Amino acid sequence: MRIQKASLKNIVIERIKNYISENNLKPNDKFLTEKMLTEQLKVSRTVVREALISLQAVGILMIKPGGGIYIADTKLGSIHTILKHHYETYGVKIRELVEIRKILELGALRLIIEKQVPLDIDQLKEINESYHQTIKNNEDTKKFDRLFHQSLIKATDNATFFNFSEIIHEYFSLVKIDLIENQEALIRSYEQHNEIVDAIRDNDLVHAQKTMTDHFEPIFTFIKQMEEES
Amino acid sequence: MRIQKASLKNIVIERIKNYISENNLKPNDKFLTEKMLTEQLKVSRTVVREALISLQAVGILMIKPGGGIYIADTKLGSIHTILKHHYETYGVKIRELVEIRKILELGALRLIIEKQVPLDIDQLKEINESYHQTIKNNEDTKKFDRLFHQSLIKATDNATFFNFSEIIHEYFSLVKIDLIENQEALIRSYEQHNEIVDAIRDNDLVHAQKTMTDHFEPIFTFIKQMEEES
DNA sequence: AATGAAAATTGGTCTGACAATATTATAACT
DNA sequence: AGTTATAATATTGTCAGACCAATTTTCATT
Repeated sequence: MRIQKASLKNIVIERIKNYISENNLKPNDKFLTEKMLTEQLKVSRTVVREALISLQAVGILMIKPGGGIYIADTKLGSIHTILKHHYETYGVKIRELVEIRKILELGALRLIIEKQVPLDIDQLKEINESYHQTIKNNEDTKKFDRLFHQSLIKATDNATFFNFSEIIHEYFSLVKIDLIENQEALIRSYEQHNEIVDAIRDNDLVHAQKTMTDHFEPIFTFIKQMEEES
Repeated sequence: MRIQKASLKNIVIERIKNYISENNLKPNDKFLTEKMLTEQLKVSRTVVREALISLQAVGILMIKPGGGIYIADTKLGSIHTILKHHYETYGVKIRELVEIRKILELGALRLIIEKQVPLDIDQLKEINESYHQTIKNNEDTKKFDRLFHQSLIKATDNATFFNFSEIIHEYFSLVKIDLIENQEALIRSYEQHNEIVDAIRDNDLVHAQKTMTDHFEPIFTFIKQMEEES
């Protein structure tokens, strides 16, 4: 592997990143204009623009045509582009993503119980009741199902873990999967949610993880079936 | 939120991504040249270049000065750029990263044992012996420690899991942490590695996970100490 | 056939101009 | 004075052409 000689553009990128760091600029802060940068860095507008565009692409800056340049408030926004491309290029196996999700959710349960984080049991129950409603009304159930699992992860009091999980979830949602979900299976899913919440309330990690494992079982069965067919 | 009118640059970006998809281009494949793109898309070189630079920034293309443009060989590596910036801007708590690492490694052990993946026990032992050597010789121990944990994750037969774990690991390595590592503690670490390998060989998940938990304990103690001081 | 110099190709940087969009200043009106 | 419509200005987007730097290709020489 050859060491890439630093192009002017890359130097400017580094200087801009440092500038942001040193001046402690925060999301939505106004940044310098192209003109100011060309003058201060003494490079052509071309180079400045290319550096700015790179930084916009990775979600560090936000360029408003005619209105200036701002620090982006990226909540993983640009990561989506990368995941999508990665998925389309390498074709990730669903099984791999489900395995990861299971690991994360089992881990979340352990964190919640071991750390004894303050947890709003009622809120979880409430979300699950909404889930129950959509099931009974034959509406789209995904929203509340996801909200329930999101809330569990969020309860771990670990923002990085939450962000990371969201990335995985985002990735997972790229994969089209037609899991047959009859009413019966959904009701069972609802009951498992409740069982998990109860286990958390009782500080019963083993039970919580066992139920979560059961909760994941149908999708693994489905995947195994799919893999056998192909 | 206003819907951003598509700039020429963004249109070109979309068309290039589609082109890659449709022609099923794979990493390291040669892509079109700037000249070809300007002619075929009938836009200025400026626009083409800015689009290409955006796609390079997110790890979709790789531009070789003088040598052409290629499909990038990205293993989610460009996510690292984003996380790094995120870390430098918002600051991440070490505790959060260590918690995630623990979750991932406990999860890896479960995957390995539950799936009964073919596993080269001897190789793991060998790596750990090299680790032992560096400890005894007072050399830098990090390399083989990391290699050991990497090998565990790799053994799960889940490439996506491995890629994401690597991202966390890289993220973690950004954080400077001065864990006091005396010879005694390192030897204990070495022994735990061996114990984990033996537990895997014996399909003893509980023991493996218990040992791994112990393995993480010193760093949690250290972090707690640090948090109390500040 | 192997080598090495010359030519052509390709991406990097510069300059200057005009267009499209957003912001600011000004003028007109109530 | 305050509001609103309009004009002026500032800022980013796109274009064209030129030259530089790195790489690849061509081809004459050995």
